[in-house]
Amino acid sequence: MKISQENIFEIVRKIPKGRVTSYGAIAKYFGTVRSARMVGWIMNTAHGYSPYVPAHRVVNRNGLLTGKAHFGGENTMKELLESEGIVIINDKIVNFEAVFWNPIEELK
DNA sequence: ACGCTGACTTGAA
DNA sequence: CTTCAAGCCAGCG
Repeated sequence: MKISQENIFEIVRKIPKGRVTSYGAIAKYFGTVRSARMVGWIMNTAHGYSPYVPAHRVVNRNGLLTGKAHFGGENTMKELLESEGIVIINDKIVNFEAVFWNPIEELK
């Protein structure tokens, strides 16, 4: 398995509603945890991609909404997550461990 | 072609 | 406890 736009998009699309994962978890799924930045970078190319890529369900390892600035509005990412039942306080996911979705465990 | 940048993570100091 | 550097590698000027 290799890191690529399509592979990453495919995983992100499999994230269940109301769950989230981290860039590092996806990178680790490909065996290169150090390439987490690539995952984030590829999310940037997810704009206008079809089928839809729920990039808002991918956050950093602390559950912090570091990529919210790339969703256009200030609260766009937050609102998307909240509409799926995820609670966010101060740009951070509450009870992050409970909603965390690990592709390595779920897709093995 | 070269260097810088970044939606990240980890381990060491 | 916080701070820092390194590894990752595709775009862009």
